[in-house]
Amino acid sequence: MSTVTQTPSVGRPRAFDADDALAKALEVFWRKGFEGTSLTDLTQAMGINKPSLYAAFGNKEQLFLKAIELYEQRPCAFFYPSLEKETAYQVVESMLYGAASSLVDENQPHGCLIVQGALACSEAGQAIKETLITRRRDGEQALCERLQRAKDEGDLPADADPLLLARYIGTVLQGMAVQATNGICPNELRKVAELVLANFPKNNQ
Amino acid sequence: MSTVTQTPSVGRPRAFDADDALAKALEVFWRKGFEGTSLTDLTQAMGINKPSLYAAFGNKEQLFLKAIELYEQRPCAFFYPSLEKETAYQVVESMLYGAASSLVDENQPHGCLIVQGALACSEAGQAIKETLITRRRDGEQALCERLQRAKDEGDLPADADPLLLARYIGTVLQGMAVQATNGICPNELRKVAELVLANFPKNNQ
DNA sequence: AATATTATGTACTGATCGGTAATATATAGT
DNA sequence: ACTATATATTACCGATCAGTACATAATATT
Repeated sequence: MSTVTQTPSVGRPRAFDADDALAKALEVFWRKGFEGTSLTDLTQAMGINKPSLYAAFGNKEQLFLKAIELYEQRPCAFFYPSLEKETAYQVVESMLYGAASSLVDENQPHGCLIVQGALACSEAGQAIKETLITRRRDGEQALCERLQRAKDEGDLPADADPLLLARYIGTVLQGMAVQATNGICPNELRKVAELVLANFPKNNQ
Repeated sequence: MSTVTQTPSVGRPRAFDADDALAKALEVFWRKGFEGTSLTDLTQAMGINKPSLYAAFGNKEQLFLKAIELYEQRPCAFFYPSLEKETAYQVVESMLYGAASSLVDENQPHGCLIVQGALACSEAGQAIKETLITRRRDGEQALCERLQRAKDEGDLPADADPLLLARYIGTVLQGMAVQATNGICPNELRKVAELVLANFPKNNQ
């Protein structure tokens, strides 16, 4: 499940761990964005040379796609797991606090790869840019559906607007990602999350 | 006041309008970001060739700095003029509605140059990236001071936290800028602004 | 008309970009 | 040992990057 490419039993064995290499590539893309990252940056961080990279991952664009896949499924990703919480409030709470800690975590690049990976770029990056836009929309869509379910279950007020709420929370999370690149300190970001949460409907009234 | 460079009376006169050319450069940087914009992009949009660009504006980085200066001072910029409103609520209302219309204005690139100009980039773009971070912080700082004044004047509740409120509104505005690049439609963005505004303290209680 | 000054257009620079051809090397199966 | 297969290393590709040298052209001054 975690292997990036299946290693055949025949031929010279690969001298590097493809998952480790992908994790290194993710970190560079995260810091520098798709277009700001060069193949030299990648091969140096991954500890391999270009032909190995191309054999294992296709090209720069496909490597980036695999990196965002890893990004969204890595253990400390907070967005989608938050959807599993019991109540709408807890879902949003988990997302906001997850963002407040993850986006400024000192053990990883600040900010969000999905936001800063390719926000504005040249023609060469348009496909990646649109992929990231889709990922952002997908996240909001998933949150919207979760909030709709909460509304159906009486967990949100009857006059709540799940689509609007999801867009609002999505907007706040994306804004928090920008704040993280601004270098905001963790407790300041946390306070923003608390303020947002204070205005979010908690009980079913 | 509007001239970019003073044209001397001696020598061959410039064959282009420097302010017009800067406006064109701004539009390209806005769409593609600092690093996503090439000199070819710039010279084509500006209708001049490279030596003219370098003579008039220095280099790509200095041209970008002049572009963000123009960006923040152009007639339809909404942030700083909003600070002049009478009450804290009106200030924030003007900012949110200004963002909701300006960020998705069809007559200009979507989103915000200060946010998407260089959110993540290579080493070569670090100076620009930090310049933009400073601009974002300056904006929040100015809003904070305006809200503090409002609090002092009794225009905001006595327990209001101007710094936190400014950071929150800044976060929302930056998130709205990302939403704009996502291609959100204007009335959807407007509804997000209305929701934020509905939770902002309106009267002095 | 001659000169000084500045702008223009063309052609170029070295460096870096993403990507690959060619070759050597390491394994599995026979 | 031999073959097939797949990887690693080196060196390279054309294209593009930001920036500039150089010669020409247009103006003001004298």
